[in-house]
Amino acid sequence: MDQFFKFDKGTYSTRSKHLNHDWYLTQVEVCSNMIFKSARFCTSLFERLLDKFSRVGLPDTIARIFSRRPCRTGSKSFWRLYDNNACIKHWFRGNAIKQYNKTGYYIRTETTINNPKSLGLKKPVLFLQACLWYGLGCNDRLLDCCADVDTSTIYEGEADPFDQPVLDHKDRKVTPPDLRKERQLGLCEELLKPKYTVNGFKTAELQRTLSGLFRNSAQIRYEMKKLVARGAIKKQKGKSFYRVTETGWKWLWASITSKRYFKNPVISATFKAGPSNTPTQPYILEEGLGLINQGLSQITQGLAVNM
DNA sequence: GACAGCAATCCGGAGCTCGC
DNA sequence: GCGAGCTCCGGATTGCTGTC
Repeated sequence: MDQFFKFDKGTYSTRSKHLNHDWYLTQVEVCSNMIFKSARFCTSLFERLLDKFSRVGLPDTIARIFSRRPCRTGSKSFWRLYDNNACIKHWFRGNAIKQYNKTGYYIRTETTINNPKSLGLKKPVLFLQACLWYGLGCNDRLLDCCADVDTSTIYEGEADPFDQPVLDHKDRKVTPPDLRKERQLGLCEELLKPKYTVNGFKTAELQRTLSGLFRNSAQIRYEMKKLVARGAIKKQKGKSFYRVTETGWKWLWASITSKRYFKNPVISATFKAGPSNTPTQPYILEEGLGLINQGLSQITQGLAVNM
């Protein structure tokens, strides 16, 4: 046990050598995240889930989510607001499962285990992994239940102009920006720099800064045209200066943040050894997941031996 | 003179056909 | 069934012209 936890006060241990520490789980939280490319779709879907599946908290249903027998007491549901986002939470025998819209870009489903005994689990810390699998099972069952949504009915607004071709003022088709391309991503990141907010920018200025990505100003104009056609950039009348519009700021921030932290997940960004290869080499992620599980098993086994 | 706009052209990928 | 070759379409580039 000492190899994992130590209680020291200066150089002296506060624990008598005749005593042992036993470790127990007070609360275990297991969450599953569904990440969305579009904040609008994510929000609309979550609103539909709140509306359609508010009765999940009924005793019989919630018992099925937790894979236990129905219990007439201890089942209740709450709706709350966190940072103006709704959160629905269902209680079952002192345990809970909640679902909320996190940052507008992902829906988090989270099982909280406070009373493991009622779920056939135990409190000693060596049951940590069992709690993990149990929590994942609860999350999956709730998500399976919520999967019964016709997504075509959710997105009732007009199509996102940044995702498909639009027509310019002469009815010519302008292709959508594609931030998977290094050149377009570089341009968008450059446009977000504060130095352009005061006086705007010229293509020549961008060409000097982005000389590694663009060979000439025509290439920059071509990419800027995609943003101009969508109202993300506006040209100042009679001048060769452009400015990023409010719409443009919102889209640029959302898209670049989404690409950095969601489309290229943090786990692949952390391990620098070829993050760009991971999409074509899924075995690397699987190996990583295997190592995590292996480590978790070793910790719980070690705890069991030393307890 | 510098820059933006526009049309022509180039290029590459997807889909289809045909022969082996 | 598979691969080579052809066609088409849409995105990207280039070069000329107009405007400030």
